[in-house]
Amino acid sequence: MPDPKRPHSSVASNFQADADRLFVRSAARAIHVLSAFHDADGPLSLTDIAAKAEIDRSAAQRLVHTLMSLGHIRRSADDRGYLPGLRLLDHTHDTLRLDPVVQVATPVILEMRKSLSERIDFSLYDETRVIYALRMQSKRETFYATLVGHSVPTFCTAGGRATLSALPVAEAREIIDRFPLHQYTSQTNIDPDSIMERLEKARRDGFALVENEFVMGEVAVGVPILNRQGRPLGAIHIAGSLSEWSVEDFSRSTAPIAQEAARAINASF
Amino acid sequence: MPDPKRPHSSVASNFQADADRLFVRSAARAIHVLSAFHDADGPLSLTDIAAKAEIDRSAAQRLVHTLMSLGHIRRSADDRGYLPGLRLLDHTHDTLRLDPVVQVATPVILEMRKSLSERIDFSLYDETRVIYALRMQSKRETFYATLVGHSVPTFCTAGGRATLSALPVAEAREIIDRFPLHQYTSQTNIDPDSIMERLEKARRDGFALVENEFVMGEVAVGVPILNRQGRPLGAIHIAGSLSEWSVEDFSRSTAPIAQEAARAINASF
DNA sequence: TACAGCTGTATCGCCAAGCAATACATTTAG
DNA sequence: CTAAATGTATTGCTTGGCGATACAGCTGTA
Repeated sequence: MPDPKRPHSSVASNFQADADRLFVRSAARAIHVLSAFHDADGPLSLTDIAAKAEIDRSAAQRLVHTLMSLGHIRRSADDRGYLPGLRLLDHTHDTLRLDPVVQVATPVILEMRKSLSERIDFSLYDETRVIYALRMQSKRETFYATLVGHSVPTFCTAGGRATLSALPVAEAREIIDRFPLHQYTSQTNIDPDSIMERLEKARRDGFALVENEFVMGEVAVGVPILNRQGRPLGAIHIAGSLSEWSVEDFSRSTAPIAQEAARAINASF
Repeated sequence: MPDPKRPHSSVASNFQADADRLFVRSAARAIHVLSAFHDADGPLSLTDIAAKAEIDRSAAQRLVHTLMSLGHIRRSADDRGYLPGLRLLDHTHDTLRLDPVVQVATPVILEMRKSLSERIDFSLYDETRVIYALRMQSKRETFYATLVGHSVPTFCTAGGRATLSALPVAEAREIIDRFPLHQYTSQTNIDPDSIMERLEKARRDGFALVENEFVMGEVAVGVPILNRQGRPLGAIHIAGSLSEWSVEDFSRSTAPIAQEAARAINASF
């Protein structure tokens, strides 16, 4: 019986189909609290967290209290608001070191560095995006180009296109249609049909080539990592500056190296 | 009234002082489930997770179910056991990008790379350990030397000693006494008094120098990052191979660069 | 081929853990 | 000086989480 005295009970019960007897709401809420920082650009107050996690201030208080006692949230240095806690980085380490693809990709990528001075990244496939797992910087990079965990859209990046090109056409199309095709630069290709053509080309070439579509002035080559069934697990990508390279020179001198590395990794899956 | 029918209720109620009315047990248990992977060396079964998180199989089932639906746990590729999920890397990204020290350290470290070809790391201070947050590889590295989130003891590493040297003596001593001083190599210094002397030297020199104590054949220089109150927030460290460098040459050519970088960062706090 | 011991999955009734509401002392913003 | 934030603390109600238990599907082994 719905109780009119409880104004919140009518409202969405924090995601998840109601009749999931195994779903632990408090656990999910704790994660939502941590995820509140996904669209933050600085410390969050309890009220901010409550709003972003879609819970009331009481719940936020309890959850933040709990997470803080576990080191997964901390107070900001100036004692205004909360920030993600350092213990979260322990999970990072687990995620990376236990990932079979990262395990075999690491030494291969490390080896690549010897023959290449451009930025080399390895990222993991997550449908509409790829997530940076290993990063090897070149000389000048930006802040975000150095952080692990950064994710970028599949539809307009070299690593993303590489993974999409390994999917059945229908599936790639579904992902492109699902994701909001934001115009990141003036040259971002946001036409689904045209993107599909680029995927077809990438499939033929064995690598994806993207210029100016996500970051202006950047050219990148991406090669997918596949399991035995041919499904994409991640991608190796190499990024260079258009002020130093012509597109042709860049792809000619980097694509074969990336492809060879990918072959070495694919052999394990 | 204690109920003898509930065998688990007598036992430690999943950490945390009982009379903490704000503590949300299910939330903490969810975190414990994720932390179960800290001492795993491969996929874990439900039973494994239950054991490591110190909960029963039912709780593990529910929590894993919940975390899996949120992408924080996934099935392993061969469908045997569970692994940390990719969504955890989103929290990594938040932790790093929202950390004020990482924000200002990143460009400085990037800049350092131009004048140095050795491995440069930036790590965050967490009392008995420092956690790698930014990593710039040199040529040959090992698997663990490339992963973000990896943590190493403060007592026997360059970054760790650097941070300890910035603490009041009593506090540094307390941390050293608290942490189990494991003999990582034949040359690891596990004598508290002797370590304290090394800290004193690091304080005078303005940098910590460690050779062969954590990884054989490695020499490293560490410099602390401090806030306005002089408390350590993290450290910059540079590691080199003893097969290429004498200890003196290494410290002479790297320490000043690290110190200058640290000064640039410290100015912001 | 049966069996023992694993997996992961599913169900259920009980009750205390988690809940929302509320109050409040401080600090910040206007 | 007020108004609206901040974080903190308490309480009584009730539903969400709990542990126990059962089971189907593998895997290896005797």
